[in-house]
Amino acid sequence: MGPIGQEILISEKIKKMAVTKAKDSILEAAERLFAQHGYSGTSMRMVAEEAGVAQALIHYHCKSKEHLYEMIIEKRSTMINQIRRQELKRCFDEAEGGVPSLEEIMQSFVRPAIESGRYSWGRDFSQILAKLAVSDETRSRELVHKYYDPIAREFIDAFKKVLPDLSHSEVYWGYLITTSAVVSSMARTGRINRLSDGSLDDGNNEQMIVRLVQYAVNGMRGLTTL
Amino acid sequence: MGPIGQEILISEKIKKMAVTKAKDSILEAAERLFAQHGYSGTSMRMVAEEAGVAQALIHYHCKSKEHLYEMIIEKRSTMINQIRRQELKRCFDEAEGGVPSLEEIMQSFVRPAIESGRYSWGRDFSQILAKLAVSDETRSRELVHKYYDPIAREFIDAFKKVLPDLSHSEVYWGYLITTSAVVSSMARTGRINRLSDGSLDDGNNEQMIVRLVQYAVNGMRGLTTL
DNA sequence: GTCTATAGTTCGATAGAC
DNA sequence: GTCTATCGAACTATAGAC
Repeated sequence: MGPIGQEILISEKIKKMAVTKAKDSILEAAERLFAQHGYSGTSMRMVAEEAGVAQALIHYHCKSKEHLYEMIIEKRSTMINQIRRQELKRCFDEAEGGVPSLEEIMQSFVRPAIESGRYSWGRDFSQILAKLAVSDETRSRELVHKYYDPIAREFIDAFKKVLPDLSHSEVYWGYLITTSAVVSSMARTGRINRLSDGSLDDGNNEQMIVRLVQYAVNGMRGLTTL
Repeated sequence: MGPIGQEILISEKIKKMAVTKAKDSILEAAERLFAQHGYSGTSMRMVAEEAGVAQALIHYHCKSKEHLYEMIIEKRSTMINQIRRQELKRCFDEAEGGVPSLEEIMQSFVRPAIESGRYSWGRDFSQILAKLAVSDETRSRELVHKYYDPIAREFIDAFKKVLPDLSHSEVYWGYLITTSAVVSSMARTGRINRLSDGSLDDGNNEQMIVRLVQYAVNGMRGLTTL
């Protein structure tokens, strides 16, 4: 293969890199902006400017504003829930036929979400998710249903197994209150920093995980009517 | 006083009623729309149409979109936090120099918020508040600081008194996780209805209060490092 | 206090050149 | 795959009649 062939191969590699780079920078820019200003508060113009591309390019790569939003939800929820799923499986595998502890399961649920805060995309997505979770518009509900109800059912089943004393109702309420606490805490609005006069920091992932797990484990156990 | 005088008095009463009615219907319409579509997703045109008034009238009564939003936050936060304050005081009064139970204090915090869901304004405002609480835009933080940090400090002080074994850090994290759970649950997105195949209902205020209080009391107690 | 009319922006989306 | 240019609609806010 001569130098011309190499030229073509290299230029195609560069071309593909550029493609990926444009689409990725759009997704990253949109993630930052949706996090800060919400869905309605973010315009395609803002995304285009932040990504450093023409407005029309967003429509080419991402079809519409709504689809761009869903692409982000799909990408990140898949990443985090896949790890949750692995960790959950590991809990049960290591129990070798027995039952893992509630704390282990809670760790599988909480840690992957909070630890994503080590990356800026994780902090951004946390705020997108927090806003999504409390919205009851039809489209928001559909996204939660599509991307979060499956993992919810898996953890609800796990909680039922390790908390056999809890009633049907108690397990569901327990799960819902737990997610509410976790997702809302993930938003990191700096309120604990302000209230504690700077002595605490909601950017401290490890502390947040420890507190959330401890609180949630005891909160769920406490739901028993016994 | 003759009939003319009476005429004037009556027409002034009607005038004042009309004034109040227009402003109130604007506030009520805005509350419904902000709840459903969020701040950015709601336009002054939508509010005008929902309230049945001209667009310009909103600016006359409420100055700007931002100020209209704050008027709602101020009105409702004052209503609910006043009741919380009374209930908290009652707990300590009834303890007669002693210390009330953690459950009593938690009831003072949770019940006024959840019970507002008996009214449609309460359900609407819950969703406004849930969105506000997870937003970290400067203006949202300012509103939370102005209307919710004072009551937060009062409850944090109360929690410190009834949970003397908890460290500084544990009390703050406990309060923050509790508010996160309560505010996010209040949003009532119908998710528990969906996940439980309709056997549970997040519109059931009494059940939500019982579960939240039970979960939060045990969650906070569980934070002790002992 | 309430209206109509509209100024001045900004929006999402697309057409068409390259 | 990326751009410029632009359409048509929707936005916040105000001016001015009544």
